[in-house]
Amino acid sequence: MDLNSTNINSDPKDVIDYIHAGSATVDDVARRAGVSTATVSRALNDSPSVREETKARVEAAAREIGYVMHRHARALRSQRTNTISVHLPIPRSGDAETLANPFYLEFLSAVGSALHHAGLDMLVSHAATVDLDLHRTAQVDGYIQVGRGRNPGGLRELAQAGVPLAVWAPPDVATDYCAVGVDNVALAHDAVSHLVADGRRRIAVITGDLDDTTSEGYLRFAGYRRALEDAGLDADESLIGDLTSMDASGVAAARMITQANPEVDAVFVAAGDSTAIAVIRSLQDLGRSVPEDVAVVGFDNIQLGEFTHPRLTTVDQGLAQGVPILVDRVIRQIDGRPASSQKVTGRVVARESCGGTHGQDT
Amino acid sequence: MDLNSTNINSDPKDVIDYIHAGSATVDDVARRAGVSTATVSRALNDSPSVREETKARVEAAAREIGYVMHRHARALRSQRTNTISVHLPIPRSGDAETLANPFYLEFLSAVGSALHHAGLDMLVSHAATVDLDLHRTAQVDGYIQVGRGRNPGGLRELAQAGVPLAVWAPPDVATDYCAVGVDNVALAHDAVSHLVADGRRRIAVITGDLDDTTSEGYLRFAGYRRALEDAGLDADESLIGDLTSMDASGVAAARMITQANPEVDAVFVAAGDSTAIAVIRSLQDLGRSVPEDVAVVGFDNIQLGEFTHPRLTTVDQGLAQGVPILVDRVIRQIDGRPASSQKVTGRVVARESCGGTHGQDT
DNA sequence: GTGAAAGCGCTAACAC
DNA sequence: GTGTTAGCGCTTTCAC
Repeated sequence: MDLNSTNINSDPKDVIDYIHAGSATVDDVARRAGVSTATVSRALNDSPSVREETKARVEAAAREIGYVMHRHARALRSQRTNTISVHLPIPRSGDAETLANPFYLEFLSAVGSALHHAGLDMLVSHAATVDLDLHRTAQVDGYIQVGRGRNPGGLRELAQAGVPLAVWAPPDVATDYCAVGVDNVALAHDAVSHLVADGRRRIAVITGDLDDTTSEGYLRFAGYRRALEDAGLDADESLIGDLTSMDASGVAAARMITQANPEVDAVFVAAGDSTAIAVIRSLQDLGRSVPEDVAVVGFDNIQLGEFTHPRLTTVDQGLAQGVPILVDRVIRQIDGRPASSQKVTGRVVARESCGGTHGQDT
Repeated sequence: MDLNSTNINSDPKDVIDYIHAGSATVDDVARRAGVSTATVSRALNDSPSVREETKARVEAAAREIGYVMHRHARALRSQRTNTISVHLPIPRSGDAETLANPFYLEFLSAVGSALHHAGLDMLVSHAATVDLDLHRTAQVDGYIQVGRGRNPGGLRELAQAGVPLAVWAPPDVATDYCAVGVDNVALAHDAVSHLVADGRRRIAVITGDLDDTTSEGYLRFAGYRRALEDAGLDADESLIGDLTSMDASGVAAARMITQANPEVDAVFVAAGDSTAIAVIRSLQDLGRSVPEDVAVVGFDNIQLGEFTHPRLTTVDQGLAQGVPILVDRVIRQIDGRPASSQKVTGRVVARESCGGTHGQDT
């Protein structure tokens, strides 16, 4: 037998491939599978124009040498990054910008999970809102934003420019970009009606920014007002607490209730559970008991609300149902398919902080 | 005048550049600044080997046509992605994996801010821990992980392989990778000693996994035990509640205290504030008042702890101080500079849930 | 159904 | 101090 013959079974190149596992390229896979790089690319991207048998061979080769795609090379070439940028409303108090509201964690967690499920990476942006300027520098496939933010015009522009984007917001307000979320007006109405049914007559509201009439804060406020009207109650100006002019500790809010309006017997904290919990505590500090003297209802249904004293009555936004839809909508847009807005079903979760339960409960 | 003459003042190319603003490339900048692409690259990366005047000209040109670097092209060429992957311990209960602990949001927020400050993007990974396998597919510049996780060996491997990595964990336990964090043993010791100083004698502990002797849970447990020893108190087996075998609602924990060990007068919830709050509520439900009957101390100092009833005594991990250090350490490693571990100063924040305050307070 | 070859936008040698 | 050139790893015409 010829000593110079090549031993086909243990090609030294194979060994090298193994050693460099992880930095293998399409070329390596191509060589091993005995096809061209083009075929490798097609096979790995599950192109229909490659024979099943070839596909299998390529996949085997890739697996054997531990090939993993270079995201950036692909992004450069195909203009697809497989990354979604997520934007949360970051409160900016001076330099110390913190995300304190646990709702965002639960949201982020749900989005991350859904994106991962779809094979997408999640980039958490420092920017609270998306706009065209940001888009030019971001280089991601699409965006998810919580709330319309202070510049809904930017969202409209983006959508018109064909940028894949889905916003966690009530879909009924603006139809010119894809929105997924609960009907804030209706849910706020439900929450306040719940208080009314409980016998509360003097109901205050703590809300976020009311400037923008399409903001969650405003919508919830609208629901609050309508509920009062429906019940034939007074919608007194002095009962409206704007969080933007108050501290996050709830002290100012509680003072507004106990001092300026001592007859208040309920508060709808549209600003969210975090604030609601702080308000409850401040009310207690001022000698009011919850729910006996003052009932409190929050918004968001954060997990900790179930463990406060009293347990927090709140409004669930249906993240479990809504977030997968939200993610689906971005993906559809990336694929160039139509992506309609979608209303998500929320519900009032009645717990101790508002006294009785009316069967709407958790 | 020759009608065919070119109007130099409004070069059509300029117009095109403006229209395509955002998709301008180094070539466009180079052309406009009258230099080569190499010079553009150098100028934009602030290379010292380019004259200030040229640099200024390039920068001006870039600004004028709205040039923005293509991250993926750069990543492909320079093997630098400008992205850090962040890993949080995601509890996996079946399919519904959620991140419920607000501490992680506060952590994430701080990291995001620090990374942004350094011009880096934050990728939030679905994976709870980093390892070599993950690294092969991740293609990011570096990693930040919260806690050692279940596989510290993986961290060691990574560090040995030269992968930039910084872990939020006590630095004293393992020195073979970069760790930044508080001294869990000492802080737990402080917290429990605080209870002892308060006159508590029968102190239970609720902890996470105790299997791994380098886990935060174990270290805090060790601090607990040592504090009891120092105080000459019993470290009774029956006072140890392992959260891995209990529900997150705190019911089981509270039952352990009230039923199996009714003489317990304090609980150190090493598992964290989230759990501590749930435990408090469960204790109250079982007829115990906090802190009168049972004092409770948590860990992490989440913001909501200040607003519960009673306000939560806890241990602050010094995120504000520590996280920037953590981020600095990853960056150092990316730059090939040495990155030592660093101990962060935490402190007991004494509030109502443990009764008296001893001046260590917030 | 598969291959050859041309780049995506950038940076890093290497010249000068 | 600046320009020329090659090529990072991939996808995608265009041939066949």
